[in-house]
Amino acid sequence: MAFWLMKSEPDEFGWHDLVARGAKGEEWGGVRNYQARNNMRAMVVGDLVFFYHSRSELAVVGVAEVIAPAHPDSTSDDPLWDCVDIRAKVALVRAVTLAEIKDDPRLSDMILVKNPRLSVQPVMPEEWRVVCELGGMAG
DNA sequence: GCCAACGTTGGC
DNA sequence: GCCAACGTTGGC
Repeated sequence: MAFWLMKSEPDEFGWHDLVARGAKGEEWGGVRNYQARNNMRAMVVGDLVFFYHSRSELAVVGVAEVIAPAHPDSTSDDPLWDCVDIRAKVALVRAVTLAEIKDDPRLSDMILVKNPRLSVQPVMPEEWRVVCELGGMAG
């Protein structure tokens, strides 16, 4: 099983929106970036995803789960774009802010820090563990 | 709201 | 195939 991080602007589609979708989850359509798409193509059902709020909140707020492997993005006619479906799994006990992540030397290699513009990115197992720990989770 | 950084596009 | 110009993203 692999770990990932996906971003969303909470004003557009936030954690509570994903929670509201329940077990049916949400098709993560609309991504038009090759790296992000390739990351989604590499996902398998059961992979875990940090859900990150960008721009207005800047924090990892919850853990989501991949519930459907990459398939054609229904928001595009172009076969170039695929996406996965995810559902909310559990909210972090406390949100882990970008500032905290930047402050923690164990997380200095996170793509979130190095390339903040990539909207779907892999997370190393050790990084996953540390962020869970900061978020009050067993990990 | 600003602007730096990044990815994409298109002219050459 | 290079690179300047452009649009978008996202931290501040």
